[in-house]
Amino acid sequence: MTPRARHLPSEERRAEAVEAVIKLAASANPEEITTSAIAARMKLTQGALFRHFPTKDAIWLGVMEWVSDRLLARIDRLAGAESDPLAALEAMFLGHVDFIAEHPGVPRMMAGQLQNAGETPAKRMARALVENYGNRLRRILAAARAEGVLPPGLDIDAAAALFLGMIQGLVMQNLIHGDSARMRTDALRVWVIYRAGLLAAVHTQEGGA
Amino acid sequence: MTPRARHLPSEERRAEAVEAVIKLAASANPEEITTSAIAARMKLTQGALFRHFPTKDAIWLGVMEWVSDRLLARIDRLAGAESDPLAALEAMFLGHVDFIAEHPGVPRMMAGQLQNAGETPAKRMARALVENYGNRLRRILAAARAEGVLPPGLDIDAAAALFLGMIQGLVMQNLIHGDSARMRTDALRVWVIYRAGLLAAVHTQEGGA
DNA sequence: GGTAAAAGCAAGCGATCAATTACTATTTTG
DNA sequence: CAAAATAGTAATTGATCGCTTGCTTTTACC
Repeated sequence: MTPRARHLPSEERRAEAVEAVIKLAASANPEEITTSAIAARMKLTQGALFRHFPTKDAIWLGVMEWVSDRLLARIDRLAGAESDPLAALEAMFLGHVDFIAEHPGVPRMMAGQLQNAGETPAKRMARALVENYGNRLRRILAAARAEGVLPPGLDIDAAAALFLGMIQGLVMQNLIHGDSARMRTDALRVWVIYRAGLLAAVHTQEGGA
Repeated sequence: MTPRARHLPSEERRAEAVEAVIKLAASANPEEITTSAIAARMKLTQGALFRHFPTKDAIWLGVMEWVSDRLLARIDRLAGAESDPLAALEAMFLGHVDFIAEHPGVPRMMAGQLQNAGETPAKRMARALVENYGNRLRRILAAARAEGVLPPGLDIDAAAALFLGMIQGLVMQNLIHGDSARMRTDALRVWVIYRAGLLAAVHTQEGGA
């Protein structure tokens, strides 16, 4: 009568655990995701988790790797499909927003990792993701400026920071309204202003105080 | 020989506790701020804290009230001192950035409260702060549009969302670089782009699908 | 100046969590 | 097919946390 649960190889269980964390983070504070909760969602006992991960932070590291791989792959694919750098930037932006809409827990997890006190591997991975993302942004922005699509005096670093902030703002709105569907239309509306800012930016460089 | 610590009235202790939390949050994950840590910073025993607060969330509520009062008062003062609505907006923005630079733990605490699962009083207060802040933003933006300082078709809600995102982005940059002094110069650079976006925004409203 | 209220300490309770242990069940493999 | 390796369970450990309790010290007040 007992269902006699199958034993799965460790690698599959690790993937399951990562997926479980992503799903759990969609509706719970990441700090409150316990090993028991992860195990329960995998239909395992809590102790069994530690057959596949040496420590809880190793699970978080796996999660951050998952996020990094998927997000960077997606934005690279979307940006690569556009020839116009501004269109590439917009595709990156909307792709990122979609990614967050599909996995609402991701920004929460990222923030949670980044503000952890110690220097855990998972935190390093999160920081690396932000840096890689920023590098891609700056590369495209610089290309657009070089092509003359964006004004020559455009402050690339500030533009990249604002790009990331735009996403952060949408996440916060989403956190308050809880309406995930609304995020995409909001994204388009915010993009209009951001785009105009890039194109019209007056360059402090030359007109300083 | 014993220093014979003075007994302070409850009200002062409550203020001390709030201050202790703000200070602690500057260098620690808010979730890790235990009642023991708060008490230690006040040079009290952990149990004594509960003479002044019925529960830990009451402490958080006090902290969120502190933040709400101080932040709103500051931006109201700064915005009120300007006659030009765009200058008022910039003053609000820089004032907010300064506030965060003075109290680096504040955004972390806000985010932490907002993503808490339950419906605690402290969470309600945090949400109310964001709403009040947004209302002020939209009011000034609408006034600027009415005065003709900003284009008539400007998307007020999107502009307000981007304003908040701009701050979130700076916070995230600060979280990664850890350089609090740099935040203000970054803020000015980002503001240039945002301002240009407001002034130049093409209005989707009329050109819609 | 004596007394009650307020504020403090020290200790500990119950709950929770990550990680371990001892043992059993299932796969893999020579 | 037997034996080793792998994956699982159930129970437990040690640490930590929010909060309470019993008792002492300080402050406020008539």
